[in-house]
Amino acid sequence: MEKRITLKQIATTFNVSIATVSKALNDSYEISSATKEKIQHYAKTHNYKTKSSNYNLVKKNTKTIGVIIPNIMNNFFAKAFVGIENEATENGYRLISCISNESHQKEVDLIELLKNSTLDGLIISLAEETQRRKDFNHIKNTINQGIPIVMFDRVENSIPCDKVVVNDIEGAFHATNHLLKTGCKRIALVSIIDSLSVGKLRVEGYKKALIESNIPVEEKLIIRLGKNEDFDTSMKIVLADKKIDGLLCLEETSAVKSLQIVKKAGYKIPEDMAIISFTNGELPKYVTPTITTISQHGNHIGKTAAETLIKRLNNSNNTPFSTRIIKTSLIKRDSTKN
Amino acid sequence: MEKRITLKQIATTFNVSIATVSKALNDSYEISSATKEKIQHYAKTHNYKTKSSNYNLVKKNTKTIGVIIPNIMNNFFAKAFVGIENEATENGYRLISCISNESHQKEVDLIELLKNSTLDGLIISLAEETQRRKDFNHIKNTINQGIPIVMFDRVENSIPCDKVVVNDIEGAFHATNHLLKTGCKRIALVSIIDSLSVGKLRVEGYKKALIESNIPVEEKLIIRLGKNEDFDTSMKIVLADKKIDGLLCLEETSAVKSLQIVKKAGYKIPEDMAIISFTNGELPKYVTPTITTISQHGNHIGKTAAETLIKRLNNSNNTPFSTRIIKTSLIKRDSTKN
DNA sequence: TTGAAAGCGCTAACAT
DNA sequence: ATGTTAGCGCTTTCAA
Repeated sequence: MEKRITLKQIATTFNVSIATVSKALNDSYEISSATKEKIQHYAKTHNYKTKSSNYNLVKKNTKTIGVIIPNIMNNFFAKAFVGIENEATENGYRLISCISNESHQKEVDLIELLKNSTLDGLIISLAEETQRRKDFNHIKNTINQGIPIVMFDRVENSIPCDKVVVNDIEGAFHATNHLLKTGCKRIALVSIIDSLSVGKLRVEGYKKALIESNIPVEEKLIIRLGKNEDFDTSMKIVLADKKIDGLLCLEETSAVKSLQIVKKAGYKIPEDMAIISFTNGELPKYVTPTITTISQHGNHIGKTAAETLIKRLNNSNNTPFSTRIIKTSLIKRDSTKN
Repeated sequence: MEKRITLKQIATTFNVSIATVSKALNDSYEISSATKEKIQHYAKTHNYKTKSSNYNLVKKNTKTIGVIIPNIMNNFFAKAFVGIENEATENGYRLISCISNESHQKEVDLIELLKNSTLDGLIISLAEETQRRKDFNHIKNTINQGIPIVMFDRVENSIPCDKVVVNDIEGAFHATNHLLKTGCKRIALVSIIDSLSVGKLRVEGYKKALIESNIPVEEKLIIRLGKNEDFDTSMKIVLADKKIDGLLCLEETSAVKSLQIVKKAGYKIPEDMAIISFTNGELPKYVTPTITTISQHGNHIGKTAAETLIKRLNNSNNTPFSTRIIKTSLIKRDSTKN
């Protein structure tokens, strides 16, 4: 088992031309089956592998998809990544995966790096900072350079490309309605992701549900916290309003933290305080009490994103851009009443 | 912002040869600074990027590292991945990352795929199935083909390559001792990873601690569970032994599950039953009570693995293979006595 | 200081 | 059925 062998070496071995070997290995009709057989057999036993990087030169597609994800420690993105990975591998695509770590600059650099290697397409969920700064030049440039992009979850609508999202408005709407239906009178919303598109949409859904039930929206019940604010203190201030009996948390970290604070404050859950959270990860399943969550089906989103990209790569025809919307579902657990 | 431009196009623009452009962009001493300047400026404004895939052809290194991880939903591997990602990006390396999903076949396929693209080196943690079947031909072949490999966490000692591991024996040893010191008399071990190298080592550490304290090792207290066995039932059978007052869980999933079962059975934690678990992820921090864990410093392991590989890639000299051992630390929480 | 030309490994159009 | 050749984008020797 030595260094990789080349067409040239095989050609020399059999005293034929490189072209013959190339054709033989590609099972061309032009080559006699005798020749094909011996060459293919030789190639196999000598573990010949075509160097896919050369594909770029002559053919155009590299069977490589770039993936940029904001944060792999986030359960939703981890699931989405697994979905992308499965779908890509199944279709013979290789992934170059990177983590933007929520940083705009890193995202810009990564895209440069990725374009530098040659990829057929890109799957991305935007960094928090990118959505906050609304600076999408790196994305637009990439599209202008003819690299198809699929954005998922954290998307920017003004950019012309395929998108896969969850119906965040509807998810929050349903969750809020569920709280109302099960007896909550005064529901607060906890968001540490208000800079994100999905954060804003979820707030919309919350408001929509209240309005439809003729409950006035009170801005002070919408708790928007930045990274640097003290979560515990802020929550305690909010909970001074003893009438609050429901909490809609926009992701799981703030949900489990809120749960702890609420428990410590002596509330009974779900009787005194009901909680629903976005992100159906592991945490909500194992805390006490278990938390009712809105599942965004990360795996399925990832799969769909990869599917969409691969479809576009295969039909090089210019089908119009699509936005696939994945339905959320409510996973009922012990933090809400029946 | 159009399609990527080539050396050829720049050459045509300035009526010089491709070679001149190439040299100018590489800051060659052969080119006049005037020429260099205008070409470099033009390249910059037109966003010229060298196609790294061509690097393979002429130069040998591609600045690409392959990463194969068994399961990204596992907190430890997610952390390790982040560590690898940071270190690689910092050093200008690109990652091609794949998930073996604990499958031997997938691991074999991925390695093929990776070798097919051209990479400088590979970082891998072995799939469960690979360790169970002890089939390492794909790894050995890769090494024989001259691709440096760094294995981390789940390593195979018989393979000659760099390795980064945690001191699993010592980690389990310390944890067991901590349980003993805080009053536990009869400690059971819960492993759902007995097919893994790390699982076996942790059992060793547990036994070592017992022996040093003159406590007989009882095999029936070592609970080895496969994927298909019913965890709850098995645990309940074990807990029929009412004298058990300590639990050493070899990873966090079984720890939180055990915790729930123990709580339901009416034990007081940590008074009636103390628990320590490997894997310092999010779960142990948020369950009730919080679980004392052994941190394997995933991030640092990943960083070290990448560091080790990059160092080897840079010094093409054949330094002997190293095994870096990262120390574990005990994070004390509420599931153990003081 | 610049350029011509070979070549990296491969494919594809065009001979033979 | 097989070979010749050009060329993908780039680097690198060698020549001018």
